[in-house]
Amino acid sequence: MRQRKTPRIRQLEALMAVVVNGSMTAAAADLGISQPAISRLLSDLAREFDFQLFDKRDGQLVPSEEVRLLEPDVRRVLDLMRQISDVSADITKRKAGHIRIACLPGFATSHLPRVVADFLRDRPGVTMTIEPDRPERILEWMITEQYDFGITDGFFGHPAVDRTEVNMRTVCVFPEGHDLERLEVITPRDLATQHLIHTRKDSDFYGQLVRGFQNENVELKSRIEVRQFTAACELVCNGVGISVVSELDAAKYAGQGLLYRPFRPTLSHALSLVRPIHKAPSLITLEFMAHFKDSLRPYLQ
Amino acid sequence: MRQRKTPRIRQLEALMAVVVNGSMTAAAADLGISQPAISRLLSDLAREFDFQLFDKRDGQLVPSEEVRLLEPDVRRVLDLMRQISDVSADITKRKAGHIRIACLPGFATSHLPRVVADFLRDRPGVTMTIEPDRPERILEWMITEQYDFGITDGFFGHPAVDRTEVNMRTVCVFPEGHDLERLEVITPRDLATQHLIHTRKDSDFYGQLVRGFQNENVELKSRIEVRQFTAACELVCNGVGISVVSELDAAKYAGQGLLYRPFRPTLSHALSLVRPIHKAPSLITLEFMAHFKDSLRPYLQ
DNA sequence: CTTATCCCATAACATCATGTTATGGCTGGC
DNA sequence: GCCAGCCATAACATGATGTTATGGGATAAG
Repeated sequence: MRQRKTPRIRQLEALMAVVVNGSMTAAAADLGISQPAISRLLSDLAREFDFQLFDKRDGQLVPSEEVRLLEPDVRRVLDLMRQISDVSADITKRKAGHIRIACLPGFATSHLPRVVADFLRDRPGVTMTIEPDRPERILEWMITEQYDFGITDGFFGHPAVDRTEVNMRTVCVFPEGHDLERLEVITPRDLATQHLIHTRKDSDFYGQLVRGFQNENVELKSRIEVRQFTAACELVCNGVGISVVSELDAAKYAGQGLLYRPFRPTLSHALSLVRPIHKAPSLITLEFMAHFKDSLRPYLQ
Repeated sequence: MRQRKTPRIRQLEALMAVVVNGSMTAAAADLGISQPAISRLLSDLAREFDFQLFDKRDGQLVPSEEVRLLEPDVRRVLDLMRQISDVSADITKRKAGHIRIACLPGFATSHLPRVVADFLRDRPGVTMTIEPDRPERILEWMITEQYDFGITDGFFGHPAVDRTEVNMRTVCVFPEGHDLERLEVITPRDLATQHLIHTRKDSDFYGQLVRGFQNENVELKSRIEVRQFTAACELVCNGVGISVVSELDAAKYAGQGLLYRPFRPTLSHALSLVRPIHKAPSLITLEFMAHFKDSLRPYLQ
């Protein structure tokens, strides 16, 4: 048996227009085409369906039983077609899509939420997945292409990962009311008597910090080792000690019992913005990445 | 702003074929068309959507983020189109539709269920509404076109109602073991001493019965007046009396404590098969009406 | 009864959508 | 470097869908 032809969308549109308008002439005006066009679309459809589409009653065309039976499905198809075209338009206007982000835990709770909220405000069709984890996992997710975009640090490259490094400004943070408050700029010498809260001793950033102290012949009095700048800030707030952290994190805690000043020598904290290199990013992902980089601008070195 | 064009079904089919097959060449084979046809359908679609549809990975075409976002809707549309064409095919094969039937209460419980069951057996897409009520209501429903088909009696026509009259054979019914069992044919004279159960005294059928008795100078000993033949049969089964009813009803009760014989003179019980005259019947309604008339054939006068 | 009006159907034609075949370019594996 | 496989493009045929012109049938008014 020969392939059964499915009706054409245009025929279904004409059908519904006549159902709604009760006459072919009105339906034609409704669709903005000529009356003979409707007439033929429907006579073709009736021939393909092989049953009558309308009955004539007092000069009105009323849908036949058969058409009434098909009507719900036809409406659904036309609705869905409109929806597809709406969503596709939203996609090109960067207002629809899904973005999967992997980031350091510190970002998930401090900077990122504000950036995301701002980004989503006028993009109602966009959805996101945000997954905070350790740098090694973030790297893995990029390689396996399970996420679209990653925010990490202490990362030195991988052939399957595209990386943009941004150097963040760092500052010295101390509790409100502390003596350091009177200084404009803080140097290792100013911290000679202070207990320091710092990142892991095997981290690049700690290495820079130590060298800065050594150059001025100041001993670095280590007190607490943490993994995240946000944790350091929390401890500083609670008066446990002093720390040097990214200004991004410091700014978040400023006014919550913590103050900060520039630190010299300049230490660079490198943040890596990564994504799978072999996977073409969606338009909306590209746009979010640009948006995110913009959000870092005030804190760049 | 110019009218946004909805994509064409063919483009969506091509899109899904490539998503499924991972290559345009395979998709073309799948759809039974040439590779350049697919190629152009998709390049057109990509231009209309204004974003990339596929990424190339190890020689495979994998759907872009954007396509993945649209995929569920596209699948639904294609499914619905297939369903519309399936249902329309079922309609022409008289295997889909809805029929609203109004009938006398007696029919709803005795003859009709078997006919309907038989009719629906190999028409899985067909649904029915069966509404039993008094003849006046059935007439009203036909006039207001709320039902497609009606089964009634004692009806003499109305300009808005198309009517086919069928004359049903009538028989005399009596309990098993009754003396009448020995007769081949029963006449009023045989019923001279019997109490009769009969329809309402203002009914045409009762009038015929009375005339039959008068012609043979036999007194008709009325015992119970009922509205329906089925009620008469029930009473006869319970030994309350004798009755003359349509063979259609008698046959239903035969073997349930009731027997029947032909009655002379012949009385005609007219059944009216009606439908709204101004409303074009659906194909499936026409087919059911034919089926129903067939079912009456064994009991026609 | 005749006429005017309205609505639909048909015909003839233009244009776009969708198929074909022919062909050439790119890429990865040998 | 060459071949095989796959996609893109060109040139063309045909079907789908629009147009205008026109005619026929029903209905209401004269």
